[in-house]
Amino acid sequence: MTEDTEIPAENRPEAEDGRELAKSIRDARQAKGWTLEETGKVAGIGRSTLSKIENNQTRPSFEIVRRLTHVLDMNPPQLFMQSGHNGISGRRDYTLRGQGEMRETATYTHELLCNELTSKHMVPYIATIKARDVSAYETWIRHAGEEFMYVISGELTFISEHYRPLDLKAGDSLYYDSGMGHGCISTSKEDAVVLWVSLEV
Amino acid sequence: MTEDTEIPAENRPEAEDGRELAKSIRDARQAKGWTLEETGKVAGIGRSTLSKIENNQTRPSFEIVRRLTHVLDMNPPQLFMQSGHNGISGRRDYTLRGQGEMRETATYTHELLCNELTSKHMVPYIATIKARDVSAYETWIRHAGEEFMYVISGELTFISEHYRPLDLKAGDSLYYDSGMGHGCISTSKEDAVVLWVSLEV
DNA sequence: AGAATTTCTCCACTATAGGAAACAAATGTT
DNA sequence: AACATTTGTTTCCTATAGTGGAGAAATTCT
Repeated sequence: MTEDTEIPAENRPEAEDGRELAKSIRDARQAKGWTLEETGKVAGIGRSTLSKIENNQTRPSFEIVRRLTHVLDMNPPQLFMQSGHNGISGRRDYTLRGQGEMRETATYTHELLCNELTSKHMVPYIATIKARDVSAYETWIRHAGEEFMYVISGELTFISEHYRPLDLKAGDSLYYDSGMGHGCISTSKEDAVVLWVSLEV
Repeated sequence: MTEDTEIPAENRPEAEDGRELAKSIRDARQAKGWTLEETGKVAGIGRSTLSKIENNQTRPSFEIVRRLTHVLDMNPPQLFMQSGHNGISGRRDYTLRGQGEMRETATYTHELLCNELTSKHMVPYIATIKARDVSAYETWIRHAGEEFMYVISGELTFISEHYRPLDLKAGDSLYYDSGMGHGCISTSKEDAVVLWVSLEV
């Protein structure tokens, strides 16, 4: 970088005004039902100092904030979060267990994971293959791209156009070109649960 | 709690002397190859102030530290805790449980899955994050691309640059832009096992 | 309701954080 | 080697962080 770089004031990190920090601390303290006095004693700081911090009338030292986060069981990273970020992309999408978009038939369950994000390239989903059933019928499944699969539970046999069948059980994983005809057969008495991540090319 | 609680000095959070903070900041700055002057300009603080902070001759305000962590891509929670470790590379095809290429340290285990295939785009691996530990160090993990993660067992908190921390447990999944600074903290008593699938762009 | 008590805010003071500039050390150049 | 330049440290000063105590505002208790 050049030595005469000068960042416009409003884009500098100093834009943060500290109200968020103040509120977090007050909320955390009150959540514990503690008074300024008590909290101060435990953290080793004065009650007046804490009062000013919570009212955003001071710019506390890092050390003071560190003690408070410890004593109040606070989540530090949260304090560093910028409310109005710009630049770098930050997309994220998460799915709690069993909350994904479902698709199911008598023999097969398909739960899409993380499908709120529009511009993602991989498609993750969890499939449950009913005991003694197949995920492919008379024809091979075949689609341009690559797939990764991880067996969460149960046992199954992966069959494909160019290789011998592979017996997989919980903990095993497989990566293959999905343009190669393939399919799965559940081989045990229990249902097989598989995590797939598909990538189209 | 009673109002006359008095914590022995050596047990109080103030025991922290700040050397750790000083070193983290100097390390992060030097890792970027920046000078005090440059860093100060970008963060909006003076080079003398930064010098004093790095030499632990001052007790910087929280706001100053916040700006520094931001411009130096540092991982804030690290400043409140302790520990450390590293990254990945490789390929394959079909992996039986526990047969992948391993990489491990005292606090983190990393098993590459399916790494025989040369021309694959996704990189799947399983990581075990030891109880109460972190997968990220003083800086955010950040690399061009996208990542999908699925929690196999245990509990952890996913922290990232632009969002609030997410608490995840077995069965939960997450998809994110890996260009966004991120990291994980194992939050339960048991180790957390996570399946990751990474896609570079 | 008013009194007693607890909890917080405001003031006055001291210690120190943070910045500008002088200084020193290291590095590059001729 | 001497000079120039760049990077880090120290000094000095001002603004303010942090504190104890006084006062205000709630809160609780007769």
